[in-house]
Amino acid sequence: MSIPLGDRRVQRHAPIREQVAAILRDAIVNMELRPGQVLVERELCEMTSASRPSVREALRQLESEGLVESRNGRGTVVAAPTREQAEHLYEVRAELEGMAAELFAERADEQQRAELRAAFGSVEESALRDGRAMLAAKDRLYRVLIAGAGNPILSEMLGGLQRRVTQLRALTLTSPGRPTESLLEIRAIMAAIEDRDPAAARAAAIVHVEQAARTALTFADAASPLLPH
Amino acid sequence: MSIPLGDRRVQRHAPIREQVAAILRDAIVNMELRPGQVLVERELCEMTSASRPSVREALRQLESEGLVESRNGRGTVVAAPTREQAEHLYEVRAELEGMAAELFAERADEQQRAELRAAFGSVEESALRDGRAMLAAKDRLYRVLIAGAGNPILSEMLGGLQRRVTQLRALTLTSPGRPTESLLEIRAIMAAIEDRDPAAARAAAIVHVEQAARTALTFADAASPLLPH
DNA sequence: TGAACCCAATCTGTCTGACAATGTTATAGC
DNA sequence: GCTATAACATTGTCAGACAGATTGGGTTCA
Repeated sequence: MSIPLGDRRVQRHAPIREQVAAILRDAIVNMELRPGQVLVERELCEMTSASRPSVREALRQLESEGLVESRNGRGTVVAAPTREQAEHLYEVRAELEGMAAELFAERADEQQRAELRAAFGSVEESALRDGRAMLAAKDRLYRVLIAGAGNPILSEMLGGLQRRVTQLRALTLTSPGRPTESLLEIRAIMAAIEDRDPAAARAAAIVHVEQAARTALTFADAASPLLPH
Repeated sequence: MSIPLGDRRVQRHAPIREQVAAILRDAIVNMELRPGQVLVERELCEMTSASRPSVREALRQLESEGLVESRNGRGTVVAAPTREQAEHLYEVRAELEGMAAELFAERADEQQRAELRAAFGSVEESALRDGRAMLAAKDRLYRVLIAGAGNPILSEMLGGLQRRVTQLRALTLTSPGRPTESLLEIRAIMAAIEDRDPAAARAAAIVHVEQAARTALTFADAASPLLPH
C-alpha cells in the first residue's frame, strides 16, 4: 500500500566544485565579475561558502572553458579577450552556427520546428520592447536551434563560444537600429529552415553572426583588452 | 663585460597541476591509459609524485577537455566515446578542418606554404613505409595546416577534437589500403591550396575527414562504448 | 545450491591547517 | 620626490583527516 514515488528521486546533489563553477560562470556571464578582475580565492570561498580546494577545482574548469586565465603565480583573472581574440571567436562561431542551422534544416523533426517557431515568436515580440528581454529570447532560440542540430559535441562547443562572447553581446544591443537588423537576419534563417533549404540556412546564419560581430567589434579598440575595467 | 644572457631565462616551471595534466593527457592519447579504465587518485599521485589536490585539479582540466569522465561519487574514468559520440566528433571535426583548409588557402604566407609542402613530403615518404611514422607525419601536417589558418581559437578546438579521436585514428591504419587512399585525399587538399582555391581546399579536407571517419567507425559496434577494454 | 542481505574495505568528495615562494604594499631613508 | 627595504597578502602545494558511497565478499536463509 505504498504511495507511488514517481519522480521524487532526490536529484543527487551536484558536487560542490560544480556548483561553485556554475555560480562563477553565471557571475562572469552576467558581468558581476568584470573582465580583467582578479579572483581572490579566499573571497570566492566566502562568496560560495566552499573550501579552497573546491574553489580551485572550479577555477581549473573555468580555465579550460576560456572564461578565466591563470597568470602563473599571480592568481586568476576573468578573461578579457583582445579585439583580435574576439574576431577569432566570432569567426569560429559563425562557422559552427552555420553548421547548426544547416543541420537543423536537414534533420529537425516537426516538434523541434514548432519549438523553434515559438522561440522566434518570443524574439519578435520582445524585439521592439526591451533589449534585455530580446537577448534572453534569442538565447532560447539559439538553444532550440542548436539542440535540433542533433550533435551534442557541436552544442557543447557553441555553448562555450557563446559564453565567451557574452560580454560583447551586451554591447551589441546598445547600437541603435541593431535589434531590427538582427531580427531581419534571424527571419532569413527561419525562412530557409521552413523551406528546408540547408545551404540557405547556413548562409543566413553566417551572415547573422558576421553582422553581430561587426557591430560588437565596432565598440572595441584594436590592441588593448576589451572592457579593461 | 657581461656575457650576453640570450634566452637563458629559466622558463618558470609550469605549475605541477599542468605537468600532471600533460602526463595524463599523453598517457591517454598513447593508450597507456585505456578508454573506460578507472583512474584511482592515489595511483595517479604515485605515478606523478604529486599530491592529491594537484592530481584532482589536473583531472578537472582533462574533464573539460572531454578526455576523462567523472562519474559522480564513483571516481573518474578515461572517456570511452560511444559510436554515436564518435560520429558527432568526426562531424564537427570535418567542419572545422574544412574551415582550416579554406583559411590556409586564403591566408597562409609563403613560409607557411613551404612548411606545409615539407610536412607533406614527410607524409608521402612515410606512407608506404611505416604506419606509425605516417601517423606522426600526418600530425605534423595538421599542425602546420591549422597554424597557417591564423585562428588560435580554431587551433585549440581542433586540437581538442583530434585528441578525442586519437584512440580511433589508430584503428584507421589497420585497414588495408587506407594509407594510400588517405594519401590521395591529402594530395587533393595540397593541390587546392597550391591553386589558392579556398573552396576546393575546404571540400577536399571535408572529404578526407569523412573518409577517415567511415574507416574508423567501421570497426566500432553501434551501441556499446568503443574499445571497451 | 542459489539468492538475498549485511559488513568490511576502499575510494571519493570535501575540509582544515600549514608552509614556502612570490608578489605587493607601505614605510623609511636618501 | 624617489629608491630601498621590510611587512603583509596571496598563491601553489602538501599532509592528514573524515563522512558517505560503492564494491566485493562472506554469511545466512530458503
